[in-house]
Parts: sequence; structure tokens; C-alpha cells
Amino acid sequence: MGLRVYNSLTGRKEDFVPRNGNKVAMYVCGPTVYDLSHIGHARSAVAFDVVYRYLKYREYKVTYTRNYTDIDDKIIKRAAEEGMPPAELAERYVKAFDEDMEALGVLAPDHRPKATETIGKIIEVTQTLIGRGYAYVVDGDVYYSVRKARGYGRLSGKNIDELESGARIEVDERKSDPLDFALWKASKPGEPWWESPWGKGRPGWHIECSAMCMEWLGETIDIHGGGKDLIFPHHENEIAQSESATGKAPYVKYWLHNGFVNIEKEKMSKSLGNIMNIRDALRDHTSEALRLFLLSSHYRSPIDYSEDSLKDAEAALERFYKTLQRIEDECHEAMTVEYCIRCNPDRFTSIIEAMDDDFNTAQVIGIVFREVNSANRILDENRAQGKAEFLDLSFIISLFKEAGSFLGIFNKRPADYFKEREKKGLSVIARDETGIKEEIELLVRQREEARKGKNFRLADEIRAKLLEKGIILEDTAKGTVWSVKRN
RNA sequence: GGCGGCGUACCCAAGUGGCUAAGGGAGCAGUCUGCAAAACUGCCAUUCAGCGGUUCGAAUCCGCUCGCCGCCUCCA
Repeated sequence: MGLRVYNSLTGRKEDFVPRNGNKVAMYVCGPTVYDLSHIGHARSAVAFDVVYRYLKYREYKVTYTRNYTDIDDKIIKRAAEEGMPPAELAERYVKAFDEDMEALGVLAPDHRPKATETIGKIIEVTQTLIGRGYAYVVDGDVYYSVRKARGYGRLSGKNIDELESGARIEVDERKSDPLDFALWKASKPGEPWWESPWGKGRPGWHIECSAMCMEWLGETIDIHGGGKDLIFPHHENEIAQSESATGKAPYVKYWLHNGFVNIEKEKMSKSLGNIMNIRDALRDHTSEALRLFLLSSHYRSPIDYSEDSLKDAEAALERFYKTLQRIEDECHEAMTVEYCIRCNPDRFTSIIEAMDDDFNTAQVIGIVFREVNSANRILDENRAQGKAEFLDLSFIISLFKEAGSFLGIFNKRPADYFKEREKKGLSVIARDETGIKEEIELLVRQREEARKGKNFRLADEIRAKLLEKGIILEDTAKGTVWSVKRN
């Protein structure tokens, strides 16, 4: 059994067979950079990051391209509002997006082209479309003739005639059909522009992805990803453009679409005012908790973002890293001994089978936590019997490493995780207070003194006082450890 | 109106024809601990929105009903 993926084009899971041996060309629609990215962008980026990592893990030679849409109406509008050049605004949010991606542990794709760096190819494809009779020019605009496309509506399951009758599209008299869409837009005064055979103008939205795909990956590709909302019209239009420009079909062999992040069961939208930015979410929670939350459901299902979900994810992560820490402390050999992971096929292959089944990360996470439980059990037993049985533990460590390599979680040093956790936690209980750490540590030392003197009443008072502040104490063999309560 | 999806315990969430319905969070009890915490052990869905059908066998397939959501317009 190999990898199977759900293909939006056919509506079912299919065996994944790349077009050329083990080479995979993959393209994912990136953000339009006119504002900070929200957790919906995070979900798409993380979902396809896992796809990318897993394909490489399965030894495919993957070339992954994700674009930045750095020129469009929203960017121009926002730039005008802020009184800055559109290019500068776009650059600012490209940088912000990259920072967010790094925080989330999203690997950089092999190519990250910008629309504005691909104008030459966009013009070339547009010209080809005109030459082949699929597009027409009106007053410096160029439109694509949807009715000329073969198989239009196949991806989204739409029928052209029904689309037209129910169209809510503003009627532009210059288009010969309301369904036609712009490949090239003549620039209005004050807007950015590029020289073209049809005059000064800028690209339409859909064409840039077709052009960047061709430029960086080729005329046809294996995987194309994006959010579910891009299926229509964006991806439908991309297919029409690319296939009619190159004469090669299918443009994309496997279409993969991720589900939405909802807030209170409703889609995030500017009009509802319920957008959750990545950085706002990361103010109080570790980035790994956000990533774990995103990977705890299947990538195609809708997920509901809430503070509680993030807290649950954080609690789960703490459980994981506490266990890892225990192994490090109590059975260090397990960390260093090389264990042949495939020597324990039944426990290991279940994670491969889960991933092979359309990237079932939720199931893999379940398996990882089952192993967390085994590890703790072994450690308890070792403690009771005073011996270090590390072979099984080294298998578990290897399993964590393998799963972590394609999930992009579970692969920090425990100390680093707890450090980040502490930082986020402290910022919640004392937003601007400095010296809080010293204060806590002083109290902890005082309590240890009290305990040594068997003054348990004072010790308990100090513990209660700290708990009120949101600090939890744990008395371990190595001394008292404090941490910030989740909330 | 057209197209698509979903409904699994207190919450989140895997499982899509056949072993005891994963896992996380919360809760309850026990072990450990000065007491806690953590960890471990046990408990927590004879049942998968409801009804009917197919089948030796269904949470999983089919039909209907109810409820929720998305796309059809810029959107991850």
C-alpha cells in the first residue's frame, strides 16, 4: 500500500502516482499580502507543509512552489489608505508572513515567487491565449472567454448555464459574457503599472498562478493546493487558462483543498469582525500548540478555533514534553542508542499507514500519545525495580523523531519547549511586570527552607499564594519545579 | 434555487463493512507524596442525530427525516 490522496477533481481518494517517476511538482496558493495573516492562512500553510514534509519523507523528489500575490485591488486600496506605495505595503506583509511561517515551523518552499516578479511570463501566457482565440482585448483590458474553455466547471461541479442565470456578478458591458474574467487590467491613474502589448496595466488575479506554475514547475504539475474557497472561481479559472494556453491536460493531476478555520462555528470574515491573526493567537500560546491544534483534525474538515481548543492542545503538548524530559533524565541511554525503527513493524507502520491515508495527522497524533503512555509506564516500572530498561524506550524515542519529522511538532528539546511555555505563560499573568520570575523563585526558595524545617504550614501557605498568581509547584526528586498554570 | 460537506462520550477528535469504537482535555476513585502536583491504574459511548432498508454482520453502504455548515462574489 502506498500513499492515497483525496483529489477534489474526482471527489475521491486515489493512489498517488506522480507523472514522472518519483518527481513531484507541487504548487500552493499563497497569501495576498495586504494585511497580517490569520489562522486560516496558518492552517493552509501547515497542512501543505506536512504534505511537503511527508512526500520528502517518503523519498519523493519534491519541488514545492508557493507564491505571494503582491499586486491586486486590495493591496492598492490599503496602500492608498496608509499613504504608502503598494510595493512597500506588500513587502511589509511578505516579511510578516514569513515571520509567522517561521514561528509555526513551516519549511520554506523551494520557490517563493511574487506576482510582480513574474510579469514577463504573465504577459507571454496572456498573449498566447489571445493568439489561440481564448482571450480578447477591450480598451487595454484582456478577458478570458469562459465559454471557449473545454470542461469549464469540472473541478467545482458547476454548470456554466446555471452559473450565468444565478450570477451575482456586476455586469461589465465591455465583457462579451458576464462570466469572462480579466487576465490583464489597464491601470487607472495613480495605480502601479507595467508596460504590455495592450498598454500600461497589471495582471488579473487568476493568471498569476498559471504563469508562476509554468515558470517554476512546468506546464503541468502533480499537486496543486489551496483553501476550499479557492476551488471556484480561482482554481477553475486557472485550469481554463493553463490548459487552453498549453493545450496540455490535465494541468494538475491532484487537487488538494484544506477546510476552513471557523470561529464559533462561523467562517472568519472581515465583515463579521472575527478574524484571528496568527500573532494574536501566539501571544498567549506556544506556536507548537497552535500547530498541534491544526493537525489534530483532518486537513479537509472544518475546525473551530477557540481558546479552549488551544488550551487543550497546550496541555497535550505539556504531557508529551514532560515525558520526553523524564526519558532524558531517567534513562539517558534511550536518547542516544540507535534503534532500528522498522524492527518493530506493527507499532511503527501504523503511523505510515495513517499518513498514507490522505495525510491522517490526527491518527498519527493519537498513536504518538499511546506511546507516551507506554514510555511513562516503562519509566515507572524502571523506577520501581531500580533498573534502566532502555531498548523499548529508544524505540519510542525513534518513533517520536520519525513522526515529528513530518508533523513538524514533537521535535524540540523539552527545555526549549518549557522555556517558550513559561514566557507565554508569564506574559499572561503579568503583562508588563518585570522581576516576576525573581519573585517566584524567592518564594520557592523560602518554601524549600520551610519544608526542610518541616514547617509544612508555611510551605503550604506559600504554595497557595503562588497558585493564586497562577503558578503551580511540583516537588520532584530533583527539587521543586515551578510552572505557569494554563489558562 | 444549484452544488458539496458534516452530525461519534461533558468538550475536542480518529475510525467509513467484521478483533475490546484511537487519542487529547475535563471529571471521579486508587497507588505514590508530609500534603499536593506530575506519572501510573481503574471508571467515564452495549453505542455512533432519528427512523427504515441492504447484509451472516453497519458508526461505516442505501433511502427518508431533523439539525448545522460551506461554495455559487474578494477570500486560506
